Amino acid sequence: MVSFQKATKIRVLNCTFAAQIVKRMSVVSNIKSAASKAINELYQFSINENEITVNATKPEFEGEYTIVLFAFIKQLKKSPELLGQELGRYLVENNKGLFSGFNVIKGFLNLSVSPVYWTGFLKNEYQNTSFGTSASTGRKVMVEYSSPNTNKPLHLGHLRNNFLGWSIAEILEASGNQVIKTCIVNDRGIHICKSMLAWQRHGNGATPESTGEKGDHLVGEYYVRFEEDLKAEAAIVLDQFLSREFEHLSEEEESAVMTLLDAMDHAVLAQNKEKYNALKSELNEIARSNTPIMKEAKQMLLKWEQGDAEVLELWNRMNAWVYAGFDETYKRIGSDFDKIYYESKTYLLGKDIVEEGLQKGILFKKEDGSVWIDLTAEGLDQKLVLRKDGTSVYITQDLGLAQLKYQEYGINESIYVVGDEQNYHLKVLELILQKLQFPYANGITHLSYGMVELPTGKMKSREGTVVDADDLVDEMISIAKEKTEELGKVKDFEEDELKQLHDTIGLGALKFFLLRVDPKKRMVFNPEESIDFHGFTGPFVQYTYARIKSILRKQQPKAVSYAASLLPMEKNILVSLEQFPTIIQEAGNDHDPSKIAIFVFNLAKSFNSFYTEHSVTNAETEEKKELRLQLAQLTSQVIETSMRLLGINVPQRM
RNA sequence: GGCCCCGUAGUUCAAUGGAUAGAAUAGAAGUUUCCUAAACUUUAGAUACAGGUUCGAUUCCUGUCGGGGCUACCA
Repeated sequence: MVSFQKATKIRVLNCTFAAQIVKRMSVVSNIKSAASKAINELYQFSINENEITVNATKPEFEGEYTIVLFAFIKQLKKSPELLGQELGRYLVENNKGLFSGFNVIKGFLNLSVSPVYWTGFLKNEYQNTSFGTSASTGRKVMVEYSSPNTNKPLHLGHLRNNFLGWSIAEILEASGNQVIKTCIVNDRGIHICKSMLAWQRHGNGATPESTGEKGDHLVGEYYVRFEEDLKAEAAIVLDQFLSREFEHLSEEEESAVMTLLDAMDHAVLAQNKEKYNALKSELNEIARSNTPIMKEAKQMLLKWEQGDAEVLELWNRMNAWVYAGFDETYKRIGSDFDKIYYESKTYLLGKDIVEEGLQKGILFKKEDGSVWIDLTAEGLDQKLVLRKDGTSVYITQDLGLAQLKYQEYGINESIYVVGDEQNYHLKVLELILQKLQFPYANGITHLSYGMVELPTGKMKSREGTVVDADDLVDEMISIAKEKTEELGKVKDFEEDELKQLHDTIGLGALKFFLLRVDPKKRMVFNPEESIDFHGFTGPFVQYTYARIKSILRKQQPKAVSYAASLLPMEKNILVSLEQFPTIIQEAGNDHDPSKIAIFVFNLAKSFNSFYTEHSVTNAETEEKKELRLQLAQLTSQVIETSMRLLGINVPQRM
């Protein structure tokens, strides 16, 4: 129940909020509200504003926005043509400042927005450096992204994650949220023990200093080295299995191996090669976990958990190398965090939540003591949340961390930027928290993104087809350098200016490429084509910005008045610019930076077409010049803000 | 086997159930005494297939075919 006092408070809040909206309402909302009012007054028919479809008018027709009439013709018992005429006439007559004309084609009412409206908008906003962004709403959002493992360097997939996470955090902040950027560093576990073990075996005391190698790369090399050793040892064990020699196998495993071997014999007799290979790879998995090296790695993990001084010392040392490497990469690509969680400190969390779940009867204990949740009613399976020995699994820690985040920050929303291969896992996390009725459960959102693939298919570390993040960034920057030198437009730049420009362009190209696609979708990264600086790319937008800046260095708007008359190309740009605040809101709501990338590209394209055709500084009249200077200024501002929201810098010259 | 996602120009991507499905790139043809040609202009080219719902379907539903992911007492 909402108390009276609370209800009143909410109403007051709504009023002031509404007042702000009216003040800065978009053209589209204005049109919807005017249309709803008109239909009400013309036909005494009440229609909700958000039931009215307003689209951008197709370029071949007169007007900027179009009301789709089909939806109401039944209820209003009018032909589309008649309804369009009546509604159009009424709208134009009763909203003089908004509409200047209309036409009806089939069921579409095309509306021309008055030039005065557009120029009024421009005059209001061209000096507004925060145009598009919203005032704080007091809402708190946490964005978890990046979350690396400390056993190997970052690769292309991590880049998509980092760029997405950083960008969505910026976008949410621009749309009025208080944002906390975070990551969970997976700094413990079997993966890092593998690197440690291989280093002990083969490292000969190698360090980043002694080898001159970046720390994360050095550690990654030993991870690969471990895999090589493991593969060799697994082959031997597998051969033993195939000749039916089983040493050191538990009874359970031995019988599993026997069963597999029998099944394989059957597959051979049946000449079913596919089945045989599947069984063999299953057998190989058992072989892998029974290699001496794997056993040693598991032993090391146990020692780590027991706090063995020697293991901890090595663990600290190698992790420190990795962090130094990561810091360098993060600094370069512009990732940062307000709060870093370490798995080594949080991996024991969540057990009390499991206990609470048991008491509430949400979770249940099996005979062997393991704890589960039954999600079959939700279309999922039964899911383990605590091992029979009482130790945590992945989801246990995540339950604990989710709670910790809420306790520490009191967040309204908690976004996880995690690849779509973990959709199931995140769904389970959300469901468990919901079933436990934790107050933060509904604020859990998974920003699920698709894998980055190569033209040759999926990246596979075992096959060495992984694109390393540092290498890729290096390559992008060096191509930016080559291209810049080739064009020779900035020969007067100082060395550090040049370096900065190459970084701006190279990273701009890379970030834009990875952010211009809907995050949910898988994407293909073609190393050759992606390095294009033409067309739908970061450098294209940066170049437009640099050229506008070049104009503004010659002349600045002087705030003199001008008549409200617009060329089609001028109007196109204004129509785009006016949509910017709406685009930011949409990108924030949908957790989708690609909306910004598409928008800013289209804006840049409109401006390029415009100023190829019309001169700004040599405009036909002084009035035109002022209008165009203001237009140029606001366009450059919106490009700059858009690119900032994508994590991309813009150069004054290039 | 079960669950989930995806099939759009040669290629990489767009399109709150709305008009003749948009871009970019590759292809063809052009533009520079004029604010940066990393630009601009013109041109050709696509909804996997079969049904259904609808005034209207790339979008929603069903099936077929094709691709991917998840389905660990791993993280």
